[in-house]
Amino acid sequence: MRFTKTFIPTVKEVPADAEIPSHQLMIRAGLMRKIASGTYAYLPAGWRCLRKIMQIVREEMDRAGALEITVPFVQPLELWQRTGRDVDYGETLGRFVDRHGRGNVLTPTAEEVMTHLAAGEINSYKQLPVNFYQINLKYRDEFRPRFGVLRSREFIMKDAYSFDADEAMLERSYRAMYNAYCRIFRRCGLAYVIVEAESGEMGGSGSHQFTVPCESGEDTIVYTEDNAHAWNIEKGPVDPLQKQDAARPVALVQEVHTPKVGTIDEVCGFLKVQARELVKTLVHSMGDKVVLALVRGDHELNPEKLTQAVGGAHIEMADEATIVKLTNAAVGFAGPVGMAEKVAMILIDPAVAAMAEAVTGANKTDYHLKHVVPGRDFPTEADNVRVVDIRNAVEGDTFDGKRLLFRRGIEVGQVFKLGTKYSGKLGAKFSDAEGVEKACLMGCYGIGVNRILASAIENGHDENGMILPISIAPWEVIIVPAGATDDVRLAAERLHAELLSRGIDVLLDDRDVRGGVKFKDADLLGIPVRITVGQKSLAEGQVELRPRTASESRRVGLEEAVDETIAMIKALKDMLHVDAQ
RNA sequence: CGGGGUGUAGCUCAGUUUGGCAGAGCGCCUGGUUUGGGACCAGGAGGCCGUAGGUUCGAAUCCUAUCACCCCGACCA
Repeated sequence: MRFTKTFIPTVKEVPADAEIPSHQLMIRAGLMRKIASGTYAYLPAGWRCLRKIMQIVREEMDRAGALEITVPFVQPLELWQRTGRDVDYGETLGRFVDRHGRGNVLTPTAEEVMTHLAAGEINSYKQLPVNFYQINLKYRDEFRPRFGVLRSREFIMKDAYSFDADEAMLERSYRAMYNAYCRIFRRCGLAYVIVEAESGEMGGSGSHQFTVPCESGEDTIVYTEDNAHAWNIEKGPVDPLQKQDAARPVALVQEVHTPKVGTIDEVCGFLKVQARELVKTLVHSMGDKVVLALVRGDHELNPEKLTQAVGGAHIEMADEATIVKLTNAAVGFAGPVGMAEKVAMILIDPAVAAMAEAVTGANKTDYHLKHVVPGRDFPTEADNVRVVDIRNAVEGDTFDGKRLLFRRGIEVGQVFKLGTKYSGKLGAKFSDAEGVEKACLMGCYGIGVNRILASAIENGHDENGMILPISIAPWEVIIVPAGATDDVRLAAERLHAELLSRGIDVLLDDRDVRGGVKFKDADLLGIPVRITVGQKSLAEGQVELRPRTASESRRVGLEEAVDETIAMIKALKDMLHVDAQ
């Protein structure tokens, strides 16, 4: 490929609306341009990167026995209503009504359609297992797209759905995907971490996330100090805190006047106490039922753990009217005392149960209670009261006695066991060997194609530009003729032609610009190998070879240049090699 | 959706406080000199100052509304 025949509009200035390195560099290197918030046009170089990633994904999915198909981007709303996910997804689900008045959704994921498809086609255990996948566009109406393609409204996702007859078969399908993902991310050159994840409302029984550690990531990974275990913060367990012994007998509950003091910070300031001495009473709605969640003032509720604690039901923060009706007080003054009879359920975090005494809301506007003792002043155990881990791990927590550490990461893939959540609702059933009809056991497996590129750049760049793994770089080699003589031009042309004929993905920078411009763009584009054809070295029958990661180039004879280049490419590829297994 | 910010040339931004000819750098076009790390000289093109309304002799600048984009927060296969 010739630079003058393709289209790579690089820019010197850092775009004003790009904050993180991958976003800035993808614009600067001419990989893509923004069209609207969270939507991007990919230009030739960027699209080449994505195509290479998709090809790796495709090869490994095929190798694992999954079958590539494609299902509609526009899907009937009715299917989503049947699983209830039109409600669960809420505003994030893009929808439109067509001219016939039919409801449609822009697919953010395809469990419904894939399961619906399987329901019509799969009848017998003899057809199982089967795993369908597709690589195509997804849409989510994100409340806040950001970080370039890390959180965009449109993105390319590989999504796969397995259908199995029993647990053992599902486990095999799951393992096959898990292994395929390891191979895919390794081949893409990503330093990934596998974390145990929460499957939340997906209704699963097992899930792993493939995460690339990096500062710009939106997910938090928790891991033990010995690196033996890692979790998404949504799932990260914590050891229960030790029950605090009261220094002296705790006084009886005392009501204190706290005018207009509704938030944790305000209460701390007003009563001169630490946040850790407070209990937050978070009122939730689960359908038409009210559920209280109690966490310590300095802790954060973990919505995923809460969902698990209520058996996977849809649960959300209650609106103001519900809170006022329940507590007879303004928002900010809810407390657990006397609530057990008034709500469907109270879930108490172990850290709260361990408190010797606490400050809580008084269920009375402008009043709080001091000296509230869990177990004495409100029950910690009853038919509808339970102590259960519902908070995020924080600095200082341990698991299994080991200190927990935290880092941020980008989720590039996730594998779920779904069980029968969708197959049950959408009728994906089969007859087993005994003629008994059963719902298929399902798994689903996603990979964010754009995120692979972005996370590779986040962890692969320097002050000059991107440093891409050779498997996903737009080209493997760039030839830079430095010098305006015919000799230089002809030597570069010859190298270009020879490398092409040897099947190498090569870009010849044939632009009529100064050498400096070409060097800058070659670095910016992150092409792994650069051949410089210069006047002086050429006069000595040599060209220069330099990997993007090296600061110095190496001279090689013109005649050996092609073989040396191919050897360098092979060495770079070998670093990403996975065994044939 | 709440809080904050920004909309002026293709890009990055001055100019807005205190109303008075539309600006700079980069990029682009032409010619020349250059040619190994984003060259130089000369000339040139390019803007309904986000949009709509208002105030005023006069509005990029003041007022009102509206839209877009960015950041922080609440959310998320």
